[in-house]
Amino acid sequence: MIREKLESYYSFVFEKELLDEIEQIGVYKKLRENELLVDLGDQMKGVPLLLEGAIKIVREDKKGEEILLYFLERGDTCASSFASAISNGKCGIRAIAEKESEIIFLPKEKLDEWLVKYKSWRNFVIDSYNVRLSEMMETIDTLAFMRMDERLYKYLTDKAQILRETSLNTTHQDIAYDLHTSRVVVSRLLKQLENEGKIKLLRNKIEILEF
Amino acid sequence: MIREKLESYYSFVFEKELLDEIEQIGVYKKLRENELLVDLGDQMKGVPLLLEGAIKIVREDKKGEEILLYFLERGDTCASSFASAISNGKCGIRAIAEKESEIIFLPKEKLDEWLVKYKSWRNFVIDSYNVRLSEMMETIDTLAFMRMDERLYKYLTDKAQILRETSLNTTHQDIAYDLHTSRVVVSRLLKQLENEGKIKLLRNKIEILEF
DNA sequence: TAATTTATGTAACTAATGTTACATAGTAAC
DNA sequence: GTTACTATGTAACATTAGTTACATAAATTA
Repeated sequence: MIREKLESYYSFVFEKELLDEIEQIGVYKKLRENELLVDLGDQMKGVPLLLEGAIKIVREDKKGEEILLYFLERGDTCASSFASAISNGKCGIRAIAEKESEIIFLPKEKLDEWLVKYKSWRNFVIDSYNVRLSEMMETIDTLAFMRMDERLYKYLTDKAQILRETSLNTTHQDIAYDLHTSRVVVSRLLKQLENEGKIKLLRNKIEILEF
Repeated sequence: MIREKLESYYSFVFEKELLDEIEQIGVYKKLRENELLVDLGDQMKGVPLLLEGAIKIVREDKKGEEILLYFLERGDTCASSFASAISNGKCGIRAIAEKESEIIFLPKEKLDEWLVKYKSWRNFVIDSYNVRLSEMMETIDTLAFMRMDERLYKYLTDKAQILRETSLNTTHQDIAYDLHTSRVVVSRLLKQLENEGKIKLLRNKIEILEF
């Protein structure tokens, strides 16, 4: 079962020998919706490979204010964990399963060894860093160049795409946390989007009518 | 001369054999102040190692709006270049020498080879990515959690530290570009900082009185 | 030195975002 | 069913940031 999922998402990424090693050594774990995978300040003992589901990566500053950084999808790994695992440093982010997810946890001892042994692993690691860097760039673009109404609409459509659904089960307050604004502002702008015919508002639910 | 600088900043980072290779293969280049090192959409043929000086990394979106991401100092390399060089992709940033700087340019052919051959190179690359990720995090924190007056003061003190000077030769308009706001806003907030006794304003110059 | 360009200062106004306060409507708990 | 809680809607106001417009001063050029 695990081998199947590994094969289906990673067989074009990793060479066969590496897939074998991962299957042998990796620890499979299932995450419930909203389960905390990594918390702020955690010292990672390895990195998670995402087999299925979606993970939300959130940044939090000292004052406890938070903001959504990006989502991980299957095939992704958490570059911050990699950083933390390799350097024995703390992790500056929080990772929460956005829906039921499956991961394979790779122990940090192997991370460097594999860099030498497998070209596919080197590519994967470098690639993951690059993808993460560009996600961060996109987040920065969003923060620096977009107004809150645009950010909100982008948030809704992005999230719907990640979850592969056209309606989201969420509250205005939750959205406010992710965008680092207030519930009142979110309600106001959501209503505006509804009036523009882009979404439909229900209790605990938002239907997206236009992508 | 080059060997000296390489030794002085990188001898604890790279093993001797790698230093030898870098000296042999790397292309030394001197950058004038404000010289463009990397432009948006460039396809990098290698990565620069910064020996001396300071490089400003700027993000620009499609509409030509820009914002400062961070500065590189000696000992740093440009992770975005690495990304671009390895993957043959385009570079999403612009890099400009903030003052006269010296770099060694490493051709991309060697980048992967060295990952296999030298543990110190693997560490350096991973480390560079990690440092860049945390710089990006800091930029995100700044954008998401700070008001413009705080961002401005942080900008001034950060830049002074990077340049190792207590006064900056710059105009209000230049600052406005870096912070992605308008000149009038910058002038207003600078005046406020001056009234608080934190800085002193002169033509083309800002003295920082309080760090 | 006069003319022009560049940099700064500031007022007045607009727009965007954040805050406080309260009303109402579902939903869950008792 | 009554009560309590949670989510949403909205008005009124405060603050922050962005814009337009113009004045003045310093530096550069003719």
